[in-house]
Amino acid sequence: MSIETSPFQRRRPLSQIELDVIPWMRLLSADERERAVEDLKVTDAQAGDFICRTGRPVTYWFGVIDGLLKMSSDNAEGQTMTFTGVPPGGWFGEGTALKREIYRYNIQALRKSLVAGLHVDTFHWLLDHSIGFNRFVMNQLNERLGQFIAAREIDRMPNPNIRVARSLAALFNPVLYPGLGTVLRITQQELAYLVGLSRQRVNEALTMLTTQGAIQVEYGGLKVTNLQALRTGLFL
DNA sequence: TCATTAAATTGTT
DNA sequence: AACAATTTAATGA
Repeated sequence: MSIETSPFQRRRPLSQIELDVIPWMRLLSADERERAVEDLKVTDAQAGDFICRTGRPVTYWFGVIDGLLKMSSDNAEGQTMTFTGVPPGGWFGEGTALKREIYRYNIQALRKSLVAGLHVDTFHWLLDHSIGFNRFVMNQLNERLGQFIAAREIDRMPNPNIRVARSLAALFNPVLYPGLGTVLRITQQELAYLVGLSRQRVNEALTMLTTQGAIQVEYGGLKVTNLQALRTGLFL
């Protein structure tokens, strides 16, 4: 089922648990929250599904309730560059939603995910009424800018271990993805797609990061024990 | 609820 | 890219 052809046709209210994943919800007043919840829609995305594509007009501001998405962009040479992954609690598209432009990147589900959408009109209404929401979006834009710059740097890193470490550190950005604890559900295959390396190489890097005490690998996920080490990459 | 089976994920070559 | 070992999810009694 493609999302772009029938966006959010299956509409249902979000459960309280799902609402708790949305970081900006607590910043709203009662009436603002009511309006937001009223408009929020969720949809399932299968692995490989595109949530939005470059060039499409913006209709929704998206957030991840559950699962994992990949944010990528196609450059002039036709190569695909992955900017970052989007874990639960992450929201994106605010830049284009603000200006009501077209999407500048692709968002693809790495695995079966639950994606929430807020219509641009409601997005703008919240901007006009809630200071807390404005602060959230501003923060979001600022952090995203930093992430894009970091993504370019990561892309030029010759050392695979450092690339994996930095990419992981980006995923654990506490500003963009609050609520995300120290554990992240991500398979080594998904991480490989994200970083642009083979799964074997990612596995090797993870093993190395484990011996450095930066992470602990689990079945179907990993736990970060030293985020600072991942960021700085002072190992090796 | 438990035991069995299938599927997914990991670690290694 | 392929393999076996391990973990989780699904199934059905």
